[in-house]
Amino acid sequence: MLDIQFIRDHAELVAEKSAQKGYKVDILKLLEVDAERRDLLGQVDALRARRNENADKMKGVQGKPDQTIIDEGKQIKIELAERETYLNDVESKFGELMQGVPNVAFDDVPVGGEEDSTEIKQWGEQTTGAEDHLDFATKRDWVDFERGAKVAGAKFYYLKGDLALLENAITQYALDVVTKKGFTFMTVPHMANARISTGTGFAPRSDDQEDQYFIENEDLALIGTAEVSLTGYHADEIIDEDKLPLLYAGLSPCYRKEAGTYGKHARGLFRVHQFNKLEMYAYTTPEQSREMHERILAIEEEIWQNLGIPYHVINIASGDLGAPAAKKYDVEYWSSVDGKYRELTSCSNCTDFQARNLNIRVRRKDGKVEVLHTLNGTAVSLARSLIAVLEHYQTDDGKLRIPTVLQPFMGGRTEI
RNA sequence: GGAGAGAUGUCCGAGUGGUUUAAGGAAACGGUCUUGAAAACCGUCGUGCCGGCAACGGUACCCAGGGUUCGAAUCCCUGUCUCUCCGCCA
Repeated sequence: MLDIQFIRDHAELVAEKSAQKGYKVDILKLLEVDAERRDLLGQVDALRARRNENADKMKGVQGKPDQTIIDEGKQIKIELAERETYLNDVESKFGELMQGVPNVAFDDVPVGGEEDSTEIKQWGEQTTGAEDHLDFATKRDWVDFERGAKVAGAKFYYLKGDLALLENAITQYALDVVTKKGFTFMTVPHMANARISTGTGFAPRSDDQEDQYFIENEDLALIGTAEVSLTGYHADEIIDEDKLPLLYAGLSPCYRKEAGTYGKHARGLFRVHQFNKLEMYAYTTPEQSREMHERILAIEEEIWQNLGIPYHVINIASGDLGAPAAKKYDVEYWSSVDGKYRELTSCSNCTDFQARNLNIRVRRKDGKVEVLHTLNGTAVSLARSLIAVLEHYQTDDGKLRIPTVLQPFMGGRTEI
């Protein structure tokens, strides 16, 4: 969430920026509730001060206090209970309204919807004429969606044989790259509780636009990305400034219901309920985050260039950013089957939005404590990486060539 | 899953109803002393919220949420987590 002080000081800006993201936010209502909350807080504090005064009078005194103190205490207790109940209602209302305010997008984010995202870079050759990845892989018995459906339902699958080995090779390669860039490799919990999920920016259980799988009778959901586990990692912690930036790389399966997305491009491995992903994650000081965002993007580009996959980079428009991000880059690979770019990875600067939700702060050298910044970026999402390789490495004699950088992780084989 | 024990500040740790505004120690930071350092001594040393230009004042927080009481770190209930033992198990 945002800093309430920032909202008070920049009400119009927040209203405008929220609208540009497509969020309906009633800032006036929020400020009204905020004022009410502060007023009640003052009343409650005053009552508590009176109660404490009476308790102070008993210091060093044995036995029961005077009847007047008891009577006054009883009266304070009644008033306090009433005011506190009222305050609780107002606080939860306030919390709901705060929750509904998205992060403020940077000024260099294009305003508008999906079609307004701007291309900032192109790399590689826009080839055409490859065989569809699903047909290509199914013929070679590398993927089995039918049995996936039998066991778990539509959009679940088995990877088999050389393609499963190739997935492993891509993971190993990406791991090699990010660890050399200073990211600490981690495996993470595949489930997270509601506080961590919501704080990261994923809708709570009650929301009907649900993308999460929940565990019955537990306060747990399967993670949609390791970003959730990596954001929660430092929840409620204060990190010394000289330890930042902290760089982590989390490998995990990602579980997504993808409800309501069936109209979108969904063939084969492109949109599935479960896929593996290696996620980069950074905790930085507020002044480091913009540079770190560029750094994470550069690592993503390095991976795709070394894999020889043509791509472009887009600066995502405000309406497509989602609540937590202040700025987001997507890397889209060139599909030589569809003749267009398709989403492959993305990286976001969430500034202090997630960190404030989960109470993650930095202690400055001068002792001051403030909310830090978090960023995330995909190193590789495995299902989609496989599609990109399957489309770009088909040989004339029906084999799949192995990208050079992956060969060491495929036992030196050059094709499969 | 069953039984028992526990959870206090950056860390260790005292505290079973009212001189605790959380003792004491360690670490850290500043200073005195010293050629420099160590030691010693002195001082500073949690977080949030509200008010204030500020100094500062008020308030809350001793795992979390309820309860008892004029008054709760302390008593009661529930939950979470940790440890020990038992069971099960890759």
